[in-house]
Amino acid sequence: MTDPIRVIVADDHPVILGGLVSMLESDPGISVVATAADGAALVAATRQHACDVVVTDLRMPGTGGADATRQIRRAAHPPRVLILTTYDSPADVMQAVEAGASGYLLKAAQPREILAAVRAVARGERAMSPAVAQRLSQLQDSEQLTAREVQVLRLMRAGGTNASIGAELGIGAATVKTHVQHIFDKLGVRDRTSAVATGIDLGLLSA
Amino acid sequence: MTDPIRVIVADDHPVILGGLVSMLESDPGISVVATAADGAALVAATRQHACDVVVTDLRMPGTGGADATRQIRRAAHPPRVLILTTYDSPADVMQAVEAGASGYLLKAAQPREILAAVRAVARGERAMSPAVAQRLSQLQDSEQLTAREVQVLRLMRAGGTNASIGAELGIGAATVKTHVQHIFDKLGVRDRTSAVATGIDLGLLSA
DNA sequence: ATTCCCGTCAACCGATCGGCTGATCCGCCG
DNA sequence: CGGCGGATCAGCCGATCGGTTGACGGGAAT
Repeated sequence: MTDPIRVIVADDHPVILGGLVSMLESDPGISVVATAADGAALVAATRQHACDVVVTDLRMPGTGGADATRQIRRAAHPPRVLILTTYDSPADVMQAVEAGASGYLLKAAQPREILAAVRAVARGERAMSPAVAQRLSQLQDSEQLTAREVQVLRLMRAGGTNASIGAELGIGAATVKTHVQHIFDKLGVRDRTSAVATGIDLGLLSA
Repeated sequence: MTDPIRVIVADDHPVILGGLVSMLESDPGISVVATAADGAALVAATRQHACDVVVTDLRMPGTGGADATRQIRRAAHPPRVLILTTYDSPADVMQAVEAGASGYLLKAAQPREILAAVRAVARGERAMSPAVAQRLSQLQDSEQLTAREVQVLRLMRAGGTNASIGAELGIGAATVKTHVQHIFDKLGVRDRTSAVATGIDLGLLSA
């Protein structure tokens, strides 16, 4: 029998944090060494407590899970990070993976799936639920929008015309039209209304 | 000291269900008599166990929390229902209140808020977090859409033109234009793109 | 150094939208 | 019975969109 896996847990919902801790503690091979209610507290906790795995929510007040992951992974011997969240919008998943997360699970997962994932990432493996992987592929199919295009898409959601969007961004209406066309191509739609709808669906606009 | 408040808890996420139960049980004035993982099991549980308060999520596989609430409230001496969910879309809240819920809290709430709410609804009072009440007023401001208008809004989200929407619904394009105008008036927007965006925001399209 | 992508702008044209006014029919409620 | 709201349809007009093609400059990559 080896030493237990040392885990730090972060979630801004006290109820969920409590449920997670007691669930993890019920496994004799896992030991929760600290908890946090937001990203900043999580980063601080990883500096004060040696641990193998961090289990964290993504959407938290102040510093989010993605930023926290980035900071944690910069350490000398960083722990693995397992994202455990409610949402599976492709943009969220992408952000987490780019930040250096080793796994991405949904809170709908069964306890034994979560425990298995914690052990897997502790071993250095990756853990991603099939549903999440599928959502991620959606985003990869529709190649990513550039920062400028996301800006335009945001203003489209607000109901701006090409001219008013141009005024807002300090560029010409013709340029906005070009961006809009590129957005259509990348999202596979033919009009601004469904562009905004799919943008929201992919999580490009909610964050 | 009176008898403890008998509570039945329902949530499809095992982690959250566990956290809720242990949190509620930590209060000596509250006793959890049963749990359920979906609406159907919840309704069955209320028939097998006498209880004062039901604490339930809204979005669950199969029978959702709103339908379950409706069925529970039809009983002779129905328990009060406290909705505890992640989402605060006005349409969700409205649905729950119409179904007969006595309270609506967000999972982000602090444990003592939740405990206070359980005690409040057990006494017959209503419990609604300020944030939720505010969101609800949003929906009341923008008067409700008719069933037909919601149909049209759904097809607008898919990117349909007035003509194609008319073909889909078996009505003329002119009629669709009228519906669209009414939707604009009710939602306070001037174009279909922001109509769809606010429709999604109000939860009129996600359900 | 050349290529590729991004962002910028231009002109043209048909299709569609958004705003307006007004009309008919039906069911419900008082 | 009369009124009210929902659903249906019509025509008109300017504004805007969506599609297309082409162009220029800058930065990053190879």
